Amino acid sequence: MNYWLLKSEPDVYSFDDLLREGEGVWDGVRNYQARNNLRAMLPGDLALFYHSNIGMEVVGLMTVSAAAFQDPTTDDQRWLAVGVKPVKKLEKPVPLSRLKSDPFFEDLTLVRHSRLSVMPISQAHFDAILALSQA
DNA sequence: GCCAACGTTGGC
DNA sequence: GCCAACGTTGGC
Repeated sequence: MNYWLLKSEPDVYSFDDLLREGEGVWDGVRNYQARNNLRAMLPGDLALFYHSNIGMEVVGLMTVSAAAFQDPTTDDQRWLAVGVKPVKKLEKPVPLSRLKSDPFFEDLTLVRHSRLSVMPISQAHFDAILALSQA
């Protein structure tokens, strides 16, 4: 079981959109590193949903429902998508500022490489963010 | 709105 | 293969 953090601009696709749909396709990724991370995802893996630009906070938890397949938004064979299902909205969103102010998260890819849209996250960081969301 | 960080492109 | 130019992302 691996843990991930996926970013989306909420005015393009928000966690509420995913809740409404019940299942979503995480597509449109056009970055090799992010693509490689998509390829490593397996059904059952858990992923945090982060709102970039607007909100700038971790807002939800989802599960990978389908392993990587050809990105349906392009014919270009280089790009992949995965299926995701919402698990729950976090009781309290966890802001990026909270993570940045805590040395425990200094190695978090979200903090270190803010532009990567699909990233792995350690179980320790994953658990800690969920704990913060319930505080 | 600005700008730093970063990835991609294309000329050489 | 290098690197300058350029475009995009995303935090501030």
